[in-house]
Amino acid sequence: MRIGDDLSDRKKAILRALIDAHIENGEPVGSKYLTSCDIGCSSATIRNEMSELEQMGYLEQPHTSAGRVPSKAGYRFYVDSLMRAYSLTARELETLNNMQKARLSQLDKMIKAAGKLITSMTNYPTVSVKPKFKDQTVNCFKTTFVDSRNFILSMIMSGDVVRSRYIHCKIEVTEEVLNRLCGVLNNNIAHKTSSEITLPLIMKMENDMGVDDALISSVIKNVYDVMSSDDEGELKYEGVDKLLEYPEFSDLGNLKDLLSFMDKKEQIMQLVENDKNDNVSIYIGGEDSSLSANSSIILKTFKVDGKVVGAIGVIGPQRMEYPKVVAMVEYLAKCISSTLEIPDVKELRPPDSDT
Amino acid sequence: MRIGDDLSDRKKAILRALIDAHIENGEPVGSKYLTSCDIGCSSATIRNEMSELEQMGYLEQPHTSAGRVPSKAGYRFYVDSLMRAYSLTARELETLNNMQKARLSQLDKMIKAAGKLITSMTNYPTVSVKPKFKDQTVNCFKTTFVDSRNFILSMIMSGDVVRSRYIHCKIEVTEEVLNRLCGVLNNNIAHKTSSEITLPLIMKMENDMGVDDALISSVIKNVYDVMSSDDEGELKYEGVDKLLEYPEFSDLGNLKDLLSFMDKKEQIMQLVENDKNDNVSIYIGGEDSSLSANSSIILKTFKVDGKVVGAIGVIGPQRMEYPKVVAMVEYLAKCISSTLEIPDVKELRPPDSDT
DNA sequence: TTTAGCACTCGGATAGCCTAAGTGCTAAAA
DNA sequence: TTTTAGCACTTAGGCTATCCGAGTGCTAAA
Repeated sequence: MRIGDDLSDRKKAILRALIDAHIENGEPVGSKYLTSCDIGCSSATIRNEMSELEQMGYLEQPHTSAGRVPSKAGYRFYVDSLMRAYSLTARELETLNNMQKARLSQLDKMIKAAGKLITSMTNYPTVSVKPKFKDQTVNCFKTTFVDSRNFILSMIMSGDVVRSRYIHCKIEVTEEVLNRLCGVLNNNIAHKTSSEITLPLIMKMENDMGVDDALISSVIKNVYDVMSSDDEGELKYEGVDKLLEYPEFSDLGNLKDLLSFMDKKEQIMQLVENDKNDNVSIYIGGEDSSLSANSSIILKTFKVDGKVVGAIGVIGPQRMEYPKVVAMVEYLAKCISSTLEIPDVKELRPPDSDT
Repeated sequence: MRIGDDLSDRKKAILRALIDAHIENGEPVGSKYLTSCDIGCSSATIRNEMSELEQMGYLEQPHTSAGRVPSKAGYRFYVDSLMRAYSLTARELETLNNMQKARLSQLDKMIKAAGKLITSMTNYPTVSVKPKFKDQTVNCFKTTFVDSRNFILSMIMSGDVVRSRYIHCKIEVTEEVLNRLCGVLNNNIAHKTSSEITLPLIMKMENDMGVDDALISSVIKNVYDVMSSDDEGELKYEGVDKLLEYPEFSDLGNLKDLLSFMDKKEQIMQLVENDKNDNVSIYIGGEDSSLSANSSIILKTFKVDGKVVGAIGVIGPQRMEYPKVVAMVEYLAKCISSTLEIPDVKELRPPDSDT
């Protein structure tokens, strides 16, 4: 049985109205207020229903004579089945469409731009992510002769991402030597993950290179560097200061919890990498482990060939304006995704840089 | 006359002791406490001196019957001439030396590692920066043939940083065509800044390429992209949550000020880029415009060929443990700089990535 | 010139009181 | 059987009054 299936329509209406109201003003909601919400019954009835909803775990009472507040389960049910889709206003759409300007540029810039935009439009902080690529392989090596002491090693990774290194040699090299080097690399370690590059393999390559075996070690170091560039991906926040505008974070404890969580970049990266959802995901703090209670994250990942290559998201108090935020994130994500799908001149960028 | 020259030795001693004490516990310091600080006179005398120091602008009084607190000018004089050098303990040195492990890796990783380290050792947030490169030029173009529809364009920038793009062509290309393309690019736009690449120049290049003129436009787009990659540099914070451990930031107004400042990345980038100081710089909030009052920044930049290529810094309350933080930043900066100076295989990374 | 003593000031903590909001329960009404 | 009205009860938060301590400035003596 799905969560919330045990609720009567009236209970659902009450729950929805209550959560909407709580999101609006952040304070516990009482039965009296709810009578003005088209439920169609008196405060006493609503009290009874609320009391039951509390027993069922959808509501909580901060203290005896306060109104009710949604519990994690309440929020969960709300975002899963209760909330009404928010339809963007013409004005909002226009703003969002300016985003298209960034279309010309690369994924990470678009993600960044999207983050800024959402922050300014929703007043919640955003997070933009480009996750680390694990177990990358080099599909093809290319060398380019510069002069007798220098050459460029270009590595074509999966997804036609190119990573290059400018390599300065201690010995003199010729184009012929470089071509041999290139062949050796392609024959031995193309399509291999870093853990498959073993010492015997390296020895074999040095052997293959003959007198120029000294090249291998300095090249291998660079290859390894590029492959295992676990470069944490990029994770950026925009508008963290907005958090302070929400009363739940004037409690320094709560604030610290959330900031600490945000500081643990690996955790968020994991969240992103494990997000198999094709739609917008909503994480509610305290529901599952890591995320700090009192806060929620709305996240949309971008995938290329089924692999997560980035994400944008919104971090805010648990009483976020889910419908609106979801609508915006969805819209921008669609814009970004569409540019990902039709690469003419390929422009995917690796998560980090080269030399 | 330099700031602080008008102070007697006793005044200096009092000022130093007062600031040390204030940094320690964050509360206004009274005359009575200072008698225990080896000043060698009674609280009454100290009171008189403090009164004068206040008139001179080095101290402030939050209210009539509180102790004194250093003013901006007080802090400025303190960090400039008063504070005692902090000598790192053996234990601290050991921890810092672990840093050397990162030596193998690249600048940005070292910077990041240094940030983490300082945060954990000082309990202040750190900021790590790689500024944007402005007005980059491509010193040399290289093309690498992949197949009849694809090639790699490698651009060697100043500092032997290589940036590559995997380019997919709409027309078929041969190695010969690519070589011509390469020549055209090198003849016309090597060593030029993006603003020097004018439309007539592009027309000329298209002309030079003859029948393959279609290549130019798609290549130019990539070149422009790389050159003007104003990619904001990377600016990352570590341990922002630590701020909350300092009482000055339990005032939400102060906290918001600082967080807003931290959010305005351009401002900090400017600070970094304009930092001509070869030593550690100390910025005291409220002293000069941008930085939020109540906070200070300690910053050390890294330069290559006189150009700022990165920085690490510490952000904290104005009553920071300057001597200790300065010592640590200085030490780590030295470690990082030393690896910057002896590049064997060149490994400088561009501020961002390639395709 | 320094010190001791003393009256004065003011912020912060504590306690007590009151109010408003909201609840649960019971009994009447539909 | 379900809904409503009424009422007693609970409790957080705001308000005021009060007290205490820390620290000052001033004056007079050393």
